[in-house]
Amino acid sequence: MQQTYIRDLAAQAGQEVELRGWIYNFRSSGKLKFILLRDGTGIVQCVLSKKEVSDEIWQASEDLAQETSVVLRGKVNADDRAPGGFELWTSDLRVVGRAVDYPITPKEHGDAFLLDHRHLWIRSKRQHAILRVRHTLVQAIRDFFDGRGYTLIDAPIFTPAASEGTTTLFETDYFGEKAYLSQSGQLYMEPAAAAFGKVYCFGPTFRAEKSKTRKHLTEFWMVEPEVAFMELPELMELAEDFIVHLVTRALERNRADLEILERDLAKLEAVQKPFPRLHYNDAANTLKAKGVDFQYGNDFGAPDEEALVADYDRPIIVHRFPAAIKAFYMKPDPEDPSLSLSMDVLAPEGYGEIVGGSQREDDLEVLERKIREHNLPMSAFDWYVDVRRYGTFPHAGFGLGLERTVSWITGVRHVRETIPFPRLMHRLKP
RNA sequence: UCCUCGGUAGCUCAAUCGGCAGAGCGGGUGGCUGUUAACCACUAGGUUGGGGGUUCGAGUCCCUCCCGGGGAGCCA
Repeated sequence: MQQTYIRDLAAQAGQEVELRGWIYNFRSSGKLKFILLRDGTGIVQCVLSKKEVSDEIWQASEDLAQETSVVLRGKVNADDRAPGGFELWTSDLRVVGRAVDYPITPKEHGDAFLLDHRHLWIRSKRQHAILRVRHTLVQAIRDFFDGRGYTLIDAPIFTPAASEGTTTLFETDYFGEKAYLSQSGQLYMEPAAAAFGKVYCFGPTFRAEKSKTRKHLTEFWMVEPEVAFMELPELMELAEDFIVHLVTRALERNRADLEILERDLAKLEAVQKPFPRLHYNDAANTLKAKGVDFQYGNDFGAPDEEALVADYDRPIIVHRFPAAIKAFYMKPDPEDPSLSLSMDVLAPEGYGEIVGGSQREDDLEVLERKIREHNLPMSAFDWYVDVRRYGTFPHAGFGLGLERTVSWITGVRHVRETIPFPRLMHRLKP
């Protein structure tokens, strides 16, 4: 008999079906048993009556425990008493694999315990909902750029040098040579933009920072578009359209998951164009006016971000950060060379920076001077500066962090729940 | 790296002033034909993170090490 998935059960009312899955929970009242079956597409209640099945089957059902895998057959029945409105009136039950002492019980658990059991934790309802939203967003990211004529040009993971020189890199041995795990694909996107015009890369990136916060992972996914002949104002529009697209898609496809997560959907529905744009100088003044202890010229810390975002119901774009605190490849603002043509998008509700981007320095001499000023080895960047040597052009791009975006859209406070197997400072397993 | 909180049964936690180490869940046994994190009864389950010290007596106080959570810096 063909397997039916729980997701499709409503259309099968009155039919005989076969379900295959795992016991999510079960209750027994003597000669009547209620099994909650999970198959990855949903959860359904299956009823088992001693009167209506053979002794053999009844005996087999005595063996059930949480997460035992089973094949069940029976008739799909509409019943208001069943969660979801449908249940399976079980006629046949076969245990495929027993589960003894499944560690994650229907009661509460601590963070450390759950992270140690991440491989099992992803079976539970809440984690399942989060990871389904992540799946939707990954697809939406690709659809957005593919639909606008971008070419996917994936960047390498093994890289010979730091792209920014600021953050800490994971070092590995590469046949006797030092190699570093990529912390950004951006330097590779610039040559790619010269080749294809509109490009993006989307993959894992690695930061060896010893950060222990709910916004940090040592391995996370980032999508990085780069566009030839694009300047800062259009870049901000691109980021805005992109984010609206992501939120809209999640609302379209994952309403049920967002409800499981108790996300306030009104807050997501408010995410519409245009996003407020704040010049760095104005943002600094706003902080001063709010009495936040902030030094002009610095980057925003978490409390600064929260104070800035508090006045708005949608993401905000802060642009033209001081050049001194930004990467060497960012182009200075012609109106004030102490500032850079950079921008960050800050998510509402305190979820922090989800996008960082800039217009790139496109003048060969200026770029070479900046590499020297940052004490970076010119030899490592010869290929990179070739973009300016052979037909230079204005261009811009940004990076969006997938996990922070999932965290914001799902309303999950900690990014470690937004990636299937998080890599954290003190956690490499499972 | 710094600040801060914590480590007691498989899990989540409690244990008064330093005075017999306990509960719920999970496990086991039995009961229950409409349960919704079902319920009821019984039951097994402990080197209180490791080491050292104070004390008649330490889960509790002191020292030290280990492990983890939250946060900061930095960043997506």
